[in-house]
This record gives sequence, structure tokens and C-alpha cells, in this order.
Amino acid sequence: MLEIKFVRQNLSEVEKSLSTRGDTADLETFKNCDAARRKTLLEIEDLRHRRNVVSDQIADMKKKGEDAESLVLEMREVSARIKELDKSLSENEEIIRNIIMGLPNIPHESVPVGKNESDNPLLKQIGKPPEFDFEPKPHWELGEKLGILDFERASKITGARFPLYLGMGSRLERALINFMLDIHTTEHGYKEILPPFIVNRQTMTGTGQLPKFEEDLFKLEGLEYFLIPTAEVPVTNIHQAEVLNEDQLPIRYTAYTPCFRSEAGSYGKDTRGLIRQHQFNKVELVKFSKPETSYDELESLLDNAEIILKRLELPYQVITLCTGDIGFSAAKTYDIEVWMPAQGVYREISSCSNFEDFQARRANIRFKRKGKKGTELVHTLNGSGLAVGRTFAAILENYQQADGSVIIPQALRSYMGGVEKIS
RNA sequence: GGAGAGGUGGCCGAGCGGCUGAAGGCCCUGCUCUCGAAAAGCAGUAUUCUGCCAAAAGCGGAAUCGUGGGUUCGAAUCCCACCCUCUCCGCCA
Repeated sequence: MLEIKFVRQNLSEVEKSLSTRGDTADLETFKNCDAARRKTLLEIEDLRHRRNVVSDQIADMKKKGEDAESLVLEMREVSARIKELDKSLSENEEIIRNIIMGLPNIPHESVPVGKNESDNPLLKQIGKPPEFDFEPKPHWELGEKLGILDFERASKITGARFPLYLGMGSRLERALINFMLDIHTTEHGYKEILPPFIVNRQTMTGTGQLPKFEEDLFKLEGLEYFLIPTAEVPVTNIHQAEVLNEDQLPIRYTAYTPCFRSEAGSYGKDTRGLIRQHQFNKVELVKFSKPETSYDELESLLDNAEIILKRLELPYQVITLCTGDIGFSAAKTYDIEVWMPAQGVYREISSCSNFEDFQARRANIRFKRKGKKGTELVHTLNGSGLAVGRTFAAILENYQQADGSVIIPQALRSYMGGVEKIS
């Protein structure tokens, strides 16, 4: 969420930034309601001030045994008037809140302006796509033939877009999770977290999924609880409504969780395979930093995620999301895309973002500088490190052999009990 | 699910209609003392909104004692509802 004062004082800048995102908002209503709110507030505070002063008088008079009846009667009316004004105030505040909560973050100045994903500039390409002397198969075919993935039975159990891993498939998924967590905790200084997979409405609002994107979430029936769409949500909210000490920062957390997404509006897209599922596994990286270092932290976060692909020797590229493609809460985002030979394209496998103080303001996460008065909002960041299901798919496709078997990447073998190949 | 206890500032904890934005303590910051440190002493130290101001500083006002309502001239304090935590019982991986 943006600061109300900032929006008020920079209406045209906010409007401009909205349009580079291809988004709009009713800033006219905001302007009117905000002005009305402040006018009402002034009046209310005036009345309340009067009431406070007179109430003291009444107390004094009563103590002295004097008759305060006329003042009491007068204040009765003042209180009634305050109540009236309060109502119109909270109505205005509700409207303002709705508009403010629906405003996306303002992209950082380094974010390229663009309309959509085709305008995302390429930052770098690492590794060479493997060359096959046969037609590379898609991972769902390989997986089903090897008996390590079974989409048909999964749909029997639940429905479309749910994964069922079996045997060495389950083992590979678990190996990847451990591999990623181990690197981030022992080499990159992240603390491992295992959070709840179900969160409440406030938590979802804190990171920006609510109120705008409720349809993307799975909600528990009859409860104000939601399945998490990413570990970002519970992990960022660990410090919800807290004041951190300057010397605690930066805080780095990593967490494995399953992720649940309704994928509303993506019917017909990536219907086959592990790319787009209602449930998938992900290892997430989350950081809390001081404002002045958050962009350095974003670069190192990207590094930390890239390392996984480098160790697995998977070819990938990194792009910078342009203003038209960047997410609602983010000020800047890098996407890491892994090479998928069967489709001959790079597919997103990680998204690394700096949210600056956008989430911190919603979730009320602040810090105190040593020797300084007051508090400041922290900057929050997160990135996938990595999406496990998509990594699984990438390994199958990039390491496939002519006979349909799959070689296990060197770095992963110790996590696979020494297995070198799935066949 | 049943019974009870409780939710107060960065932390601990008092208060149970007006003198309480909140005692006392801790933490932290500055100063005194010291060669320095510790100890001790003194002082300071919540947040949000808002008015004056171009802005900052400053000064003024309002709000905030789990959340939302209510009673009252006046609520941390009384009433109602809800949320959360803890203890005991039951059930259970």
C-alpha cells in the first residue's frame, strides 16, 4: 500500500505510474473523499477538544458540589453531533481505504517501461541448451513412462492440475527441496522456517494478495482462512505489527511449503505437465532489510536463486519485468527462466522482487534506528529459490536420454542416495 | 467440545469511571563521575492521524490500554459481542 499522504501530494505521479502498468484507479473519488475526510476530521477534533475541556470543568464543579447540569446537557448534544460526524467520517475512510488498498506499488525508476511480457528486457543468459540427436520429449511424457508421475490418477483423487509423484519421482522432488534448503541455510545465511500453510485474512492482506486477488486463492469453507499461494505470505507476516531493531536487519528466511493457487483465468494454459498446477512445492527466500540496502539485497537474492540452477547445470536466462508485467506489490522484479527443451522456450522458475515498503506498510513491519527517534518501515523482498515442480520438469527434459531415461544432475546425487539415473 | 484465567507502551508490570498517554521496573540514548569500563546519579525515551508551515524543525489538537459496538458530560476502568493466549478435563496424529 502506498502512503496516503504520498498519494495526496503526488496524484499525477501516481496516475502516471498506474498507466505505465496499464492499470487505472478512481483517483478523483480519492481526492474528493480525502478532502471531505479531513474537513470532517477537523470539525470532530474541535468538538472533541471542547468536550474534553468541559468534561474536566464538570468534574471540578461536581467535586466542589456545584450544579453542572447545563454543561452536561450541552455536552450531551456535542456528543451526539460527534457521533453523527463519526459516521460520515468512517464512511469516507472506508472508500479511501478501498481505493488505496487497490493501488499497486510504484515501479522503481530502473524498471523499464513496457506494455506486457514481450517488453521484458533480457538481462543475461547462462548455460547452453543441450543438443539432442533425437526429438526431446516433454516432461509429462517422460515422467509417465518412467512411472514417476501420474496425472491421470491424480485427477481421480482430486481433479485436474494436481500432481502425483511416485517412487523415484517423489524421491527426486524431496531431494530437490533438501538440496535447495541446504544451500540457502548453510551457504547463503538464511534461517529455515516451516510456517503454517493456512493463513487468515489479515495476513493475506499484509502481503497484498487481498483484497484484490481473492479469486486466485483457495478459501476454507465457512472460515476466514486461506491456503497459502506461496510461502511469502506466512513468512513475511512473521513480523507483522512488530518493531525490529536496526541491528537485526537484514533478516533472511527460507521456507519450503506447498503452494495452492486456484489459477482462475488460466484455463487452457499449460494444461499438461507440472508447469501450472493447483498445488506445487516451492522453496522461498524472504528478506527484511533497511531501505538503503534493499536493492543490494535484491541482487544477492537473485544470485542466491541462480546458484541452484548453476549447481544443477540447467540453462537459464534472467529478465527484468517491465512496468506492464510487474506484479501488484512489487517495485522491481527479476524473473529467472529455465530452458525447457521440449517446448523450446525458457519458462519462469523464479521471481525475485523488492517490494520496498509496500508490504511493510500493509503488514505494519517497522524498525528502529539506534539513537534515533521514531520508527521506519522496513523493506521486504522475496524470491523463489526455486519452484520445485518446475525444476523437476526442467531436469527431466534437459537430462533426458534417447531411451527415455533421465540422468540425475551430479550435484543432486548425494540427495538421491547415490542414484545416477532414473530408468 | 466443556470449565476457568487472562489480553495494558520495545519488554515486564500497576491501575479497575474524571487528577492516567498511562505508576514502577527493564532496555535504549545522552550527560555526570572514571585513565577507561563497570557501578551509581541525573535527564530523555510510544505510535498514528491532523492544524499552522512550501517543507523540515517547532508549536497546537485528536485518537490509541486485543477488536467492534453500547452506557456516560467523561471509559484502560462499567455492559454486550467477537478474536486470541494460557491452565484443567475430554477427544486425537
